[in-house]
Amino acid sequence: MSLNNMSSKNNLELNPRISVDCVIFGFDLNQLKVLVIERSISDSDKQILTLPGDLIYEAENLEIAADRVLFELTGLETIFLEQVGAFGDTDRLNKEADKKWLRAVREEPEARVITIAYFSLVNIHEYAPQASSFAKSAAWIPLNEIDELAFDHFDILQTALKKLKNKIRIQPVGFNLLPEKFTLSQLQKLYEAILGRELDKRNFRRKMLKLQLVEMLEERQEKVPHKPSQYFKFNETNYNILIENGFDNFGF
Amino acid sequence: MSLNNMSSKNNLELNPRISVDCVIFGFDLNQLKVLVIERSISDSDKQILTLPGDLIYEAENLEIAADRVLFELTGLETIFLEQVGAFGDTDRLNKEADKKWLRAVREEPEARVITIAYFSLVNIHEYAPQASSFAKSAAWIPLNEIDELAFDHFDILQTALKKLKNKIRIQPVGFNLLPEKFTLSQLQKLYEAILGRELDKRNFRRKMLKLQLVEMLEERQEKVPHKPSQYFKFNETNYNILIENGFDNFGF
DNA sequence: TCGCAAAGTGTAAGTGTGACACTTTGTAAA
DNA sequence: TTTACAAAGTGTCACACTTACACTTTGCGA
Repeated sequence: MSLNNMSSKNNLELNPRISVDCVIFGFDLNQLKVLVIERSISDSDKQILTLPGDLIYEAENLEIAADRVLFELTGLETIFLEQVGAFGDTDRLNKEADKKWLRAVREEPEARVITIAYFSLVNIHEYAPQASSFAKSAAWIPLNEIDELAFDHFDILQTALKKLKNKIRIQPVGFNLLPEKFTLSQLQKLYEAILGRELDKRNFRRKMLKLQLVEMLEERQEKVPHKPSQYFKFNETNYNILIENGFDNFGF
Repeated sequence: MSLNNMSSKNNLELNPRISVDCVIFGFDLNQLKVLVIERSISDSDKQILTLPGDLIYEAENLEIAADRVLFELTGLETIFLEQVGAFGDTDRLNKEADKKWLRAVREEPEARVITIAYFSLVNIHEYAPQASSFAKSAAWIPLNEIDELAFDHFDILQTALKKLKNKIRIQPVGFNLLPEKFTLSQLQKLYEAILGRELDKRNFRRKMLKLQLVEMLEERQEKVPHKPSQYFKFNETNYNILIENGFDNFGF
């Protein structure tokens, strides 16, 4: 098939199924978590874990499809969503369990599938599981407890995490993962979870306060068995000013 | 169609054509250039410009397909190649000229196409145009002279450029665009072209020399009507040492 | 030999980063 | 009510990096 020939149909040409898969990050109990689907293989007790996803509709834009998956699963709209990339290597179905499960749900394991992956950051406390049978088997699993996923989903997860790491150096996207009000310690734990390393408390606070991305609230913690922390909220106005000035280096 | 039903075929389900498109960057005469294909619309003198691309073969991995397009077009192998992402909005064919051209080559303009875009960095002087009729209509166009491309290719180009900008802050990928030996001024011009802003000569040289990413050669320019410049080459050993130490901030 | 045009060079001020340890404060248990 | 606890909160110093800035050098060609 020659390069300038985009018109002829022939048997070399790919005719795959196209899906979206979503890596949905949440943050809870100082841990970064991912929303995964537990699927049972009919003839055993084993479960396989997958990322939530679906085939894309005919008249649907890619990002809309990802939005839809997210909404149908979490009840959340207009959340942070960014493309991770396309995945679809021919060896994506090299695990026996995957094939077995596909056979069980009457899919052909041989079919080529290309998936467009997205990652999103959600406030885990606004998570409102939907009624679909799909959502019923969804679970928040701590990132560091996931060491295997079906198909190429583990690869997708790794890539999404890498993107998130890079992103947070350039844009303070982490606030999407936190509730409206939060403590600076929570924020720091979040950064530590994403970056995968510990940060110095004083240096971290200095940086955040200097940039004026957080604003101190009147409110403070209550009933904690230690000195209560001030609550803060994200200052979007200051964030937008920074962005307009081309600021894109948060020094992590 | 419910979210947990990935098995049923129905008329909502997408069955698109899948292609790869490549944004091939080169650097020449202190300008960042892109390799585009000039396609004639049969019934007029107008040309439309597209990114080089092709449909993906049935048994072919995505990246392999991009490699193939690159090789068939440029004769180059094992070059820097990275995925930009998947593009395939339903309105990608909103320009009349695009539809006209597709009709002329017997494509249905209504067909949904999803394309996986890659960008690569090539040494423009090793570019060896191949014999295909495709390659014959290829041309290196300076980036800043491109203000329209067919389909969603302009969007793809912009996104690729953004990725390149980010990448060069983290990894000194620019050397892929230069010949073996180059002057520090060339290197600086390259960085300026990618970043879209001017850099201070002394500061730039200091940074590059301090990191020891470049190594001075014996050779110098000849027959230039001014003080001849030293030639340098990329020091891959030192680069690998930096990477192993987790260094990923080149301060741009 | 003179002019040109780009190469090449150093410093000082300011800003951000990383490392480091003790005091404060509210709760809950004794 | 006193006390122990556990996390919150706070300042400084040394160092590295960044930015801004102007003149001299060198080879070629007219």
